[in-house]
Amino acid sequence: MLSKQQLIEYSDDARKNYVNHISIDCVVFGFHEGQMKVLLLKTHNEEKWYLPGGFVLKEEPIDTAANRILQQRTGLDKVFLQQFRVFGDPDRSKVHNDMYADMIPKEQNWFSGRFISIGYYALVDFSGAIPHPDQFSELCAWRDLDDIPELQLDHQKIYQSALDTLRLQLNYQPIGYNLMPKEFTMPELQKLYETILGKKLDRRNFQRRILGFGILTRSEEPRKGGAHKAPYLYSFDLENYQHALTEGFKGGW
Amino acid sequence: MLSKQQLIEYSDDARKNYVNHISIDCVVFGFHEGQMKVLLLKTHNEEKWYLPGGFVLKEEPIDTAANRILQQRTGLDKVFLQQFRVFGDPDRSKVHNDMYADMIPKEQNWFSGRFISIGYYALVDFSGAIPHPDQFSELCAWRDLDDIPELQLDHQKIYQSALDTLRLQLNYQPIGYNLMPKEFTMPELQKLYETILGKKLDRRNFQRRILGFGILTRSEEPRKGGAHKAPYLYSFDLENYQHALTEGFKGGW
DNA sequence: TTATCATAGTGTATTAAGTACACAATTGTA
DNA sequence: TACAATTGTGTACTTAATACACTATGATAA
Repeated sequence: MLSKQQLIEYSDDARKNYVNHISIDCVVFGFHEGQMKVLLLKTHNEEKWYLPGGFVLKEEPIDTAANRILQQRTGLDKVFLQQFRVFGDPDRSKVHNDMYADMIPKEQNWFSGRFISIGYYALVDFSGAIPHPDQFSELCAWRDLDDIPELQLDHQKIYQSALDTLRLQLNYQPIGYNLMPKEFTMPELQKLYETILGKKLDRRNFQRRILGFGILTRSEEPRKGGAHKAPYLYSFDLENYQHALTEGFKGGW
Repeated sequence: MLSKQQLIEYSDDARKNYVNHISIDCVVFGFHEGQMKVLLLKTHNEEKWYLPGGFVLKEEPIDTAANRILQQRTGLDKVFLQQFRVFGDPDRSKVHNDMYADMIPKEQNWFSGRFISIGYYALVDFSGAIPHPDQFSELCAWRDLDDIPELQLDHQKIYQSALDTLRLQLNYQPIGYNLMPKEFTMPELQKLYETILGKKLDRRNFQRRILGFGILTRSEEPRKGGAHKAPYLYSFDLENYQHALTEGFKGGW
């Protein structure tokens, strides 16, 4: 056991030696016109884009912090938001540090430290989400999955990890409630899966499988007015959807 | 865009307002005599047990930190170790703060801050792991999954979350290489799965499924000497095992 | 007006995976 | 030498996954 004096020294050492910068970065997915999109920010004095991010307040739960940060930086509110991984390589924030180096005296520069970042991914209904940039950013824009520009820091890695997580979760969790409008057609939902997975699926097998999950309700009336045969409209059965979210689909063992 | 002066103020505010304490906590699973076990620590002046944990050094990758912390606190080295979740409720470290409150003057007490903890889980071969407590702890002991004592802080929650993660991963990843000795029998491996899942499995179906994964090699000679019919010995085919680890088992879509 | 095209809805045969269950072989012990 | 405990193996049944083809509707162009 340590003495009181040893403990005090230990505390002082800790302050000096341990990482003390935590950030949150959000990968925001939206779905529009058959394409999965990611929300990115940009300032005018930087070429590269970056993910909306920020810091956790001292008395704030991290999930609350993630929601607040997303709201402040993009204007998005009340979205599905979930942590998926921590990014903590020492060199991950080097560029970030340089960025502010000429702006703030070094001894005053809180940003010159080494950051550990908690990655969150968000799923939002594109049509209801009108993002707007905050005071730090000039641009706030949706970019197609297959047209992601070069990103700052390790944001490319964070984005890729979020996408991998999403793909894995397709296998044992329902998805779509937070990405689709209230009512949608089966081909539209299939497009969502295809754009996430990056490959084509068979219409008939997709429908059988999705319906087998029991999380969809079919409307009486099909969608009219469009060209071609009128498709049926579906909506999510929220009760079953929530149940599937917590329980997962195929138990495995 | 912000002015230089605004940026400096922003930096000062950040230092004051944002969380700046990060810890790592490890849930170490071991398997011995048909029972899954967790490694716990205890000091003599505290009743509750706790998970081995520590802090990340300023120039250290978090995975390296987790390995170092585990080594320092339990003597375990070169084990399978993986982050699974961040725990960041503001009240999660209250007890921790109180613990040191009478030992270190408040203004000097680095530990009185609010901590965000990265949860890691480890899988270790029990027979090769002889854990020993560090300078802070008095006891370092394996406890059966069904006999976990009361834990400090939110360590009960962290432990439960690690176990849930492990159970989920059974469905799409191989497991066992880090928990079993080099050679083992099929019933022994089945016991591992049963103790993780907390339920009985059918011998014949278990064997068919596990063998179907193609990650096991059967030895020529069965184990002799024991009572009853001599069981075959198996070992993991490392190449296929690694491949399954990265690729996963059943793709789903 | 009607043929055509694009899209939507539905069904069936085949294969693979999961589940339930029974009997034979080996080894130490009563 | 019969028995109990444990291990090895096989088979029928059910469910899920895959591959693939036809019919129906509505707008548009000949």
